[in-house]
Amino acid sequence: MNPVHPPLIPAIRRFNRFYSNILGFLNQYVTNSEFSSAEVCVLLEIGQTENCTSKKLARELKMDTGYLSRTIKRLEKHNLVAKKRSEKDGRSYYLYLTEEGSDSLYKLMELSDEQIGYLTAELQEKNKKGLLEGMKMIEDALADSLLLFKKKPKLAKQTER
Amino acid sequence: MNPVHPPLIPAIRRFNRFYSNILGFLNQYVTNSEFSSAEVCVLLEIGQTENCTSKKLARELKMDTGYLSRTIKRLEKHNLVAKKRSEKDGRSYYLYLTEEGSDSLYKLMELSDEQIGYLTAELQEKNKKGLLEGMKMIEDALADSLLLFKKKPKLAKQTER
DNA sequence: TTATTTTAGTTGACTTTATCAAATAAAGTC
DNA sequence: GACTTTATTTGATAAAGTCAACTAAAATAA
Repeated sequence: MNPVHPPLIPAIRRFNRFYSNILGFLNQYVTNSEFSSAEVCVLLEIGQTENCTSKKLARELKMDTGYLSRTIKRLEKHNLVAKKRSEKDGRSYYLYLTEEGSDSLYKLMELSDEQIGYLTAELQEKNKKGLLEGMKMIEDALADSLLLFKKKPKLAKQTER
Repeated sequence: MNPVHPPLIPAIRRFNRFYSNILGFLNQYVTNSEFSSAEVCVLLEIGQTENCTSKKLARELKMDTGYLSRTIKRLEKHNLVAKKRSEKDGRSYYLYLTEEGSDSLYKLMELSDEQIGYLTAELQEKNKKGLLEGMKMIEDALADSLLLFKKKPKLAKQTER
């Protein structure tokens, strides 16, 4: 009793190729910016995380803590991020955006919007609607699966060559 | 006369975050393999390109020719790819998969399928259907935009810090 | 024809990005 | 108070990617 609808796997493969291109285009705002993509991720995440610490960032962004530490240090050096030692726990530091960091992030988001604008400007109303609906359908369909594998342990790197 | 439907930009942002996670999960087959992602891209592209040359690869994958050259060399060393000098044009070489390369690619695709399987195994029929439909809607909506920016010249890297 | 320019691919030198293990120092536990 | 765990940093290195110079073949023009 295999499904009747067209084979899912090739369709997903196809969509992945397609949407990776879209993402590549939309992320040009990062490439065109003065920041590395690690820096943008960190900036974004600090911007939207309450009582943000290095630990939280590492978990959320799945980033190596060493690499993260250096990335933060670079952002600090440019006065975009500052840290304040926790009073309850002297091992950890709260990270926040400085005024300047906030501005930079805001400008980045404007560029991102602009990029999305390029993508969608010429769309007819019916395509905009289709896009919205399509995104919603995918999110609804996969929401549970996403949760599932987020909980699963990460697979280990296998063979060495 | 701004659109009536919910704001497109935040919805796209949201979906991008969501689907990047999905892609991250689905691409674990690469991370878990013995190949670098550049190697996988090249292997895949050679596998599906007629009369494949380095030039074609570089254009299609937007890869630096130097990096590409070394990537191919590595694949050659492992007997996955071979080249044959063109008779009409001694500057270029046709690239093809060896038996072994073909096998490796096949195995990679099996792993990729498996990964997609993990994602979709638990989906109810109605969600599978929704997923398919959603993908189709997005592709239809954005097909033209994608063509458009694929033709546009690539933006240059801007300021130095 | 041969001199000049363009094209395909390679190589060397280098930068950026990322990983991993050891070190540091504060907290928590027995 | 000794031992362990936890948060973060640092050093050493590896992997990924970029760029310009180079080689050799083709195409073009004098």
